[in-house]
Amino acid sequence: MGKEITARAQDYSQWYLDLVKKADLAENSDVRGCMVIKPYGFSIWEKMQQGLDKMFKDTGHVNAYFPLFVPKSFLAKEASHVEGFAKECAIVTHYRLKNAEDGSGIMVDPDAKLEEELIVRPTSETVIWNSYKKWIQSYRDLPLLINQWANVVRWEMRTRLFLRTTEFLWQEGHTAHETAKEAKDETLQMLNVYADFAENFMALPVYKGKKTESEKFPGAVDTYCIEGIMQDGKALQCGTSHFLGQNFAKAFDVQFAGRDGKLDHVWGTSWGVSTRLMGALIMAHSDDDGLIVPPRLAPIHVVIVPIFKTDEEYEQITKVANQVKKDLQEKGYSVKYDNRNTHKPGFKFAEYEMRGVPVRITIGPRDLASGAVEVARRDTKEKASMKLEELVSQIPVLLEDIQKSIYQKALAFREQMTTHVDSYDDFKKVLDTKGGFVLAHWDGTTETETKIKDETKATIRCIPLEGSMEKGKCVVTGKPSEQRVLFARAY
RNA sequence: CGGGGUGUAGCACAGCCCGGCUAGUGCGCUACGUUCGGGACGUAGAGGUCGGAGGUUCAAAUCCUCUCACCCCGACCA
Repeated sequence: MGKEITARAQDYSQWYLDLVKKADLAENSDVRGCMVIKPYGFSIWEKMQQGLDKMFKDTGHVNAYFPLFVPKSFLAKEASHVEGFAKECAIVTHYRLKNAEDGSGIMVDPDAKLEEELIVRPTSETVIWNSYKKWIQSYRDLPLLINQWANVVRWEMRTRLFLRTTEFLWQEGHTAHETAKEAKDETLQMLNVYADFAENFMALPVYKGKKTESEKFPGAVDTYCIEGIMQDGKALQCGTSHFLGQNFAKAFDVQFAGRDGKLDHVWGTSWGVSTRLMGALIMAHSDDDGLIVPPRLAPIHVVIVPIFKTDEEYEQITKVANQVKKDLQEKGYSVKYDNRNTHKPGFKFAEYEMRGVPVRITIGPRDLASGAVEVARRDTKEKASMKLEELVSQIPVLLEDIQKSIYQKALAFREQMTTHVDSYDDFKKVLDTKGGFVLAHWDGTTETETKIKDETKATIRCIPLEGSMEKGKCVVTGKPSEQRVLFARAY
């Protein structure tokens, strides 16, 4: 009672909000535009961090931490960068409060005005390149491969939990290299890391591609991205990787002595994913009963629910449950035995389904008698009977199967929702009736891109790096096109 | 920044137009009992300066003025 969520078919965005709340992932804070990530939601984010962090380390990166505050003068050094972020910066102007003279509370002390205002970082390129200037003198100092886990602030007008909040959590990698090629390779390497993560951990197939001139990161030479599709047919950018050229090196005068003894500016990259991935995870897989979490990101892999009436039954069941729990934990799985006596089994079933726990084991008197238990999988809601002695060997197999099956379902959906079109009429028709990704030819101009965006609300999500590269004619102007590009209405 | 809306118990809301006894309902919460293989039920409780300030009135959640806050819809963004 009172736990149901709005059906997807009825109101997708309400479904999303209900789910975030009922699955206990996050809630709106009284601080405008900011969210409170609740323990269960945060534990999923931690699993994401762990997976990504290992992949960063495995590719030679190290973690560090740079300041939250960016002096205004830093931000101003790279022209297109400052222009891109100027409209959404939070600014610290004072450093002290005092009691109001009329007794009405506290006020900003006008005498404590900062000499130079500090910007709360919307991203850290400038602060980091300011350090790199001091750290890099020679080609021997390169490459510099650093990542940081941090919060950033972008003063958005409209926010949605996880998808767009004023403050969000992310990681940002910032690297410096000796040659353009090395930096470009790094950019693509990290793009591939993100794509692997999305597919193997999040079970979310993504398209990899390059952003158009108008969609790229302010300050970058090239921006690459991974794009996923949500169940309502809208696209979501899930990660970006930028080739910065020498833009920040020049802005911050970061030069190194090369092997030939000559000075040159270093080549940079930056790349990031954020708590927006939580939004992607939710919208890609979940259903009207709640969250569906792929096992590799699930904070709890298996929940055991006891069913009992008497104390004797409870004791017998608990003995078995604790053994199962111990055995599975020894194999590296996270298991919860929910022995609360304050909630009924049916309530617990619904609760763990809402939270997307991949596997539920139910143990009751009947099971003790038969030596088998009921095992239910969250993704398909199928139930099966499994012999007690087989649990330890079969649960891992089941979890692996769930991981794959969630991915396969998402992949099939994406394939079904990716449409090739060859005329502007079809383009509009597909967007209005079916949605999803549209692969169409485009003449490569910003004018055409803008026209399409104004008329259809669809944007070029990316110029795909893979897939058929056949030439054709722009669906709007008929001018020649080198390859199809990926359009969609997006979050 | 434009347009629309809402502030009443922890949450969701009714009451307001047409002022009048002790401000209600559902969920949640507490206690006890019966329940327990798909979101239990009964009984008894706790919980409110009706967003704030001022005004009209014998009397204001309700009418008037001001103010604050938040939410939703449009142009920008991970």
